[in-house]
Amino acid sequence: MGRSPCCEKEHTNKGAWTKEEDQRLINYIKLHGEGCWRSLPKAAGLLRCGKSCRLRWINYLRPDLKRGNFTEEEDELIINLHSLLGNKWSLIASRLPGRTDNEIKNYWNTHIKRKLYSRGIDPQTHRPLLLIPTTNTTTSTPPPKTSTTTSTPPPKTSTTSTSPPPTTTITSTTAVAATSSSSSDNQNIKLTMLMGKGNNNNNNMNIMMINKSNANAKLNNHPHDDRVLIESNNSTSSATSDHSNMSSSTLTSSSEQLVFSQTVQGGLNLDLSIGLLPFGPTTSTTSIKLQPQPQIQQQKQQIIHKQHDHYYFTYDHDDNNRKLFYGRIKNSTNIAQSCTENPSVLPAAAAALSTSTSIANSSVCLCCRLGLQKNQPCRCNSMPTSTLVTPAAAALPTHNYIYTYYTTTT
DNA sequence: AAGCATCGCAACCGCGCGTCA
DNA sequence: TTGACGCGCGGTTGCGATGCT
Repeated sequence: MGRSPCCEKEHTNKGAWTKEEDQRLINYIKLHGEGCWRSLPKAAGLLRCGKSCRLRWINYLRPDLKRGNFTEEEDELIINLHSLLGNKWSLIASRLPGRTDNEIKNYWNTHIKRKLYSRGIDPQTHRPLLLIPTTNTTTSTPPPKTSTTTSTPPPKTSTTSTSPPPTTTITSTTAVAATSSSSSDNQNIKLTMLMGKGNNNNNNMNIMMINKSNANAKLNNHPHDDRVLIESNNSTSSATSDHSNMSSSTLTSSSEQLVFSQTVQGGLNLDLSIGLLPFGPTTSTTSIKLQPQPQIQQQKQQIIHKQHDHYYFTYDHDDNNRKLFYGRIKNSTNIAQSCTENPSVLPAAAAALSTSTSIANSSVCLCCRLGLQKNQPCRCNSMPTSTLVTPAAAALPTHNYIYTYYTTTT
């Protein structure tokens, strides 16, 4: 049961507004002000419905509207606001003088989504693209669509060779990218994830389990990927902000899937901690028993040796106006040089990366989809060993992105 | 140069929500 | 409680601009 139409459609014009119609609307609102949209068309002598008049005024005719392209600053502001507010376009628009919600919505769908994908960031979750699409998700977020009937592939950038295609985001579940280890299958890996965002939303953690064939295919298609993805079919497996509640359910799987349970029986212990900024080193733990598939382990070992290029994204946080950069690192020891070798990298990124502290404090390696390990470089060896990531640095309020730290213990 | 495909944006549509009489 | 109304949102459409062959 819908609402009654706002006007009689047979007596209204549709489509593009003429200059005369615009002028009539402007003149009327100048005289009488906004409001009473239902009665406005008749009073103004317009053959339009009130809703159309309102949209035309708000989105196009208002004198305080700012026309023209969005600036980089506006781009980043929209991205940040969207990470805080979601698709609340009117709220976002209220923070951008002269921009309308419709304008921002269109701009988001046509430009920023693509921009974020090119950075390896999911535009819905504002997290690094971690997940492999699965076929049985019910709340998936499709990649950005254009006006054409076919879905748009991820934008082409110089870094897409390691960026997965726009991935299916599973609401209320989080992906855990567990890096492979060069040690034996039975090695205990303590995986500590510290995920920080500048808001209190989206703080769940998802575990994604993929079947073995998918894992193999993924690893084959993305040789830089050094990870095992764990998929959970239990959508309630989420962590709360107090780091305390992981689902106690046992994550079972078919013979084609990696098998996990939360029983601590040696094997792979994953310490998973979700933190909101500001956060400290306090973590809670959930141990998951992994029965690794030797075939996958062996394949990953081979993949490690094939890694040559490393991708990262980082923030320039020398000032309060953080800017996100991404780039490619070829050399594990000379970051700035490697950065400038790649013409696709923004010049400012080279400056941002010229100091190890920038990287140490805020980089996430896109090879492994993991952040820099505390006191150790990323496992892909794309960072010099001298770089450090400390919880104190991660807790800086100027950081507004995901951190993932991992350590290995024996 | 012409035809076609694609892209970007303005505008529209249907619906839900909150407010108020 | 109900309906009118304003507002906002997600999705879609139509069309001009642009790029490609």
